Order: sequence, then C-alpha cells, then structure tokens
Amino acid sequence: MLNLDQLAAFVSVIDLGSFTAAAEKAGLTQPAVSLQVKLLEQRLGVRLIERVGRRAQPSPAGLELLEHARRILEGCATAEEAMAPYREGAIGRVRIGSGGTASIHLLPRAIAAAKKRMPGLEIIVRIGNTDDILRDIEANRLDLAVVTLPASGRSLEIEPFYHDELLAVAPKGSSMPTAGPDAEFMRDKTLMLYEGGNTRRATDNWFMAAGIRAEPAMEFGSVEAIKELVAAGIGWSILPSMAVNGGSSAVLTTSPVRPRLVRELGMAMRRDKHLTKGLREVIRCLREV
Amino acid sequence: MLNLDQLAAFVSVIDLGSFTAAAEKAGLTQPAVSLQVKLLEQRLGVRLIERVGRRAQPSPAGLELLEHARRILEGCATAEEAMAPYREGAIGRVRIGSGGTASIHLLPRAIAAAKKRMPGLEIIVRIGNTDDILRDIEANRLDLAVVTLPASGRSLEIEPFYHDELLAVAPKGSSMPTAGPDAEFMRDKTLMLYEGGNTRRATDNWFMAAGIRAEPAMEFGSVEAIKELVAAGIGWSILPSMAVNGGSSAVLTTSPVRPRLVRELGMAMRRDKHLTKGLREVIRCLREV
DNA sequence: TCAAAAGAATTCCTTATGCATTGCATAGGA
DNA sequence: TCCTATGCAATGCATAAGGAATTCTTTTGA
Repeated sequence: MLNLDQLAAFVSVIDLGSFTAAAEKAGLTQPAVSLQVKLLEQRLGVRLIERVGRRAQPSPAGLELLEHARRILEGCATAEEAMAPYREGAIGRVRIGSGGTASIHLLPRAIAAAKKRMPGLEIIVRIGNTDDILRDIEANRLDLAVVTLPASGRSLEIEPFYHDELLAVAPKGSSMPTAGPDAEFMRDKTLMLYEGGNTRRATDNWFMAAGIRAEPAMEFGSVEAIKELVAAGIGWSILPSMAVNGGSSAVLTTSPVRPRLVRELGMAMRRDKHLTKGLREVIRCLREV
Repeated sequence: MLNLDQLAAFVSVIDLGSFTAAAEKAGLTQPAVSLQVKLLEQRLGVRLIERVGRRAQPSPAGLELLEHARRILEGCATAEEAMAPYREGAIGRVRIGSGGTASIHLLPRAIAAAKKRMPGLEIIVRIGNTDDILRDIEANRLDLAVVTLPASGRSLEIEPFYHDELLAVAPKGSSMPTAGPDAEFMRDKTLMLYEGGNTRRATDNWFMAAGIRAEPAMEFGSVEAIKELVAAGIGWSILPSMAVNGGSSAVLTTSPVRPRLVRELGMAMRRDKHLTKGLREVIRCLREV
C-alpha cells in the first residue's frame, strides 16, 4: 500500500525545490524526508526526483506522479473536511420508529425541540406496529423506538418516559358519571376501540378486571378515525389522552375512567447502541416532554 | 495526515461486514484491524462503524467517508499503475479479454508481432463472453478487449479494426451454389450454429432478412466443436472465416453466403485508459492484422 | 545540499484475555 | 400446541501487554 506521508513529502520537496526546506516545513529532519522519498521510489521502482545541482527537480515519472499525488492529497483533505460537521454535531441522523399515535401527538414536540438545538439534525420517523419497529431496532435499521410498554427483547434497553392516561371519549354533551365511567357503565355503549397492540391489550385487561369482556362494535387501526366517528355521535371509545387533548374538546366529551387506566410509553434502543450527539439530544427532548 | 492502511481497513470492514473477515483478507489479525479503524475514528473524531451485535455497519459519517475513501484508494491504484511504464526493466503487462474465436485465430498473430518488437512484454489473455469482459474493462481488471461489435458502454472507447466474413461451412465435397448459398438454400440443411452473442445475432438477422427463421438443429458454444461435427458430416454451419481459413480446407468446404454476411471485430478500452508502451504496441499490431 | 549508517523512539502487529451478543436447546406457562 | 423464558456454547469485537518492524534523529561524509 502506498503511503500518504511519502506522497506528501515528495510533493513538498518538488514544490519547495529542496529536501531540507520540505523537512523544515514538515517539522522533520532532512534525512527523514530523504528516506521517505527514497522509500517511495523503491516502492514504485521509479526514480522520482533528479538531484541535479542545487535544485530538486521531478523526473518525467515524478512529473506524472505529481498530478496523481496532488489529486489524492486533495481528496484526503476533502474527506477530512467532510467529517467535520459530524464531529461538531452539526450534522447527524436519527431514525425513530413509533406507533401512529405518538408520531402525531408526542414526537413532533420532541423533534421540534431537538431541531432547535441542532438545526442540522436529520430526523426520520417510521410508523409501524411495535413488533416491526423493535425488529428494526435490533437490526439497527432504526436508532430509537417510541412504543407502548410492555416491550421486551434481549438486546434492547427500554426506558419508560411518559405516562399517558386512557380516557373515555363520548360525543359532545353525553352524560358522564362524575367519578368517571367504569367497565359496567361502558359495556352498554356502542364501543369503537383502537386496534393497537399494547394499548388495546390494556383496555381489554381493564374490562377483564371488572369481569367483563370488551365487545367493541368496531375496531379501527386509526385513532383519528375513531375520534371522527365519536364526534359524529356513532358511539363511545377509550383513547389515549394525548390524542384528544388538542382542539377536540369542542366536539368531544372526555373523562378518566374508573379505575384509572394508564398506558406507559417507553423508549427502546439496542443495549450496545452508540449515542451520537443527535441521538442524545432527541432522547433528552423526549424525556422533557 | 490520514493513513491509507486505515482507510483500506475501514472500507474492507464495511464491504465484508466484519472486522474478522477484513483482517483475514488483509492477512492480519482481528485486533490489528480493530485498531486501524479505531485510530481512524479518533483521528477524524467521528464514529464510523456501528458495531451492532454481530454485524458491522457504517454510520452516517462512515457512509460519506466511504465514498471519499473509495475514490482516494482508486486514485492510489491509478497512480501506481501510471508508474509502471517508467519502471526500468519490466516493460509492462497487457491484459487482454477476448471471445473464444478471436483468442484462437486472431490474437496469437497480433501477440506474436508485439512480442517480436517488445520481447519483455507480458501478455495475459482472458477468455469470456462480451458482457463479462466489458465489465472487467470498466473495472480496470483488463486493459483491452477484443469483441464482436456492436458493443457499448459509457466509459468505453470502441474502435472497429477487423472485418471477418461469416462463411457457410459444409462437409468436404458438398455441392455449394456457385453464387453462394442463400437463406432459402440453407434452411434445408442440418444447421449447427455458434452460440456466441453478437455473431449469433448477426446470423439470425441474416436469416430474418430473407423472411426465414433460423432453426438450428444444435447450438454450440465452441466453434472448434462445430468444425469437428461438420467435418464428420453431421451437418452445415455458418462460421467466422478466421476460424476455417486455416488447415481445415482438407476436410471442409466453405463459401461466402449470399448476401454476404460480415461481422465486425472491435477493440474496447476505457476512455481514460493510460496508454503504456506495451498497450500501444499491442493495439498497433491488432490494427495491422 | 543531499546521502548513508547507527542508535533511539515510535508505531504497529500479535498473542492472550474478557465481555457482549447470538443461536440453539430445554423447560415452563397461557 | 404455541409462545415465552432461561441456560449454554459459539462467535465477534475490545483491550492490554509484549515484541517486531518501521521511522526518526544524530552523526558523518561527499
């Protein structure tokens, strides 16, 4: 393999016309530079510098190598410069996987905060179900997951960071028990439940605890669609508070259920994940939400 | 100053997806490669490889460095190669790719002529199909290709240099129309055609022009094999004249077909190929064939 | 001003070892 | 029966220490 120090020494000698001068510039002694050039010549099997009289001039081969060498050295400089933004943290990429609800109502805030601190940060959000996302985390196709707990995986590290209460949601003006509706109360309603993995499981368990089996009239994969349906008076639902705490109070009536029902969101990463500046920033912003 | 060994180690690890594999390929131990990459990362102040579980993947920064590194390493290879013609003693080496027929009947003459002028010239011939050879030309694994035209490639320069007529070939003593056999005449014969890319295509077109679809009884990848079969009286064929103009007139009857059918051979090189003395010589001898 | 030789310093590689992840096997629970 | 959990062997990378090789400096000569 060629050696960049040797190439640089060679170029410098030609440019300055002297081994001694090149040595001085490089902070070395003259014999060191002589040796570098000599080794390069040996390596290529070609005489590169004609030591004639006082000035060091390139041989024909040296002349041609000069062009190549300059290009190579310039390429190295360019490469080094290209790395600087990454070092400063001015550039980076964080790939986040998340369920649909969090993507809409929770991530944007965190992402906005992170972007404010690191404007060059590139953030990619992939929406999917928990299993797929965790698989991508394990395969390092994603850097960070935001999922509803519980979640497991031997190579994963999971950090709960947000409690989100599930609320009973009814059309505007519906009568709601003051202590909050319980399972008994809800069973008579036309129920539309969100067909998300852990969120749905939590809901089922809540009914189950009261000895009731949840029998939703409809199941939807989209919280937003359910909100529309409830607002239209089709029926009731139980939805994450983060999804209904926006401007929807004008068309929906919400209340905590009895006993209260909370789902926990967590961040998941590979245990051995290397924390880049950008990733660290995003995690910090998520914790602060 | 950056270090080419480190860059090469880094690229190799990414390409092979493993430190251990890269080490093996480089004839080193795994810790050596780990160290190379680590030093490179320290030097640039950036994480380059995500050691995720069992696989090694490039980080965003690594991905960008990868492009630079490849360019730099290729530049080094080019530079080294450019020095070869200046090297004393070794006159050079020319790597030629060619189809089977040309390799047997055309190249030897040209090579002999070149060797006569430059006795020290080292010549390597690789036989293969046009696609593979052109790919090797583009990748600079070959210096010069001799292929049947048409051939194309963005980075290739192609120079036609030889017209080779395709002849009808029959067992010795077969009656041949004086004006030469046409497609109509040939269709009744037991046909054995050479299964080469452009040569075969030219033959098909010749039949097609007469409104006849070539229906060979057999197809062979070897012209020599077909000659044997024709000589044994199995059937007729249409073969490059260069393949049957040798000592085969004792066992074969040949004739130009009507209308005449000619295939064109060309030389192909990378457009930016540096012409060494040896390469120039070989090209000259090929033109003179 | 450059080249050559000998000793010194540094770099780089190898061996040995530890830690983490992974895949498979076996056992337990819904 | 299927899914989940736990233990074990295997694999791959990181680290540390010793040693080989390279590369530098000093000195001297042309």
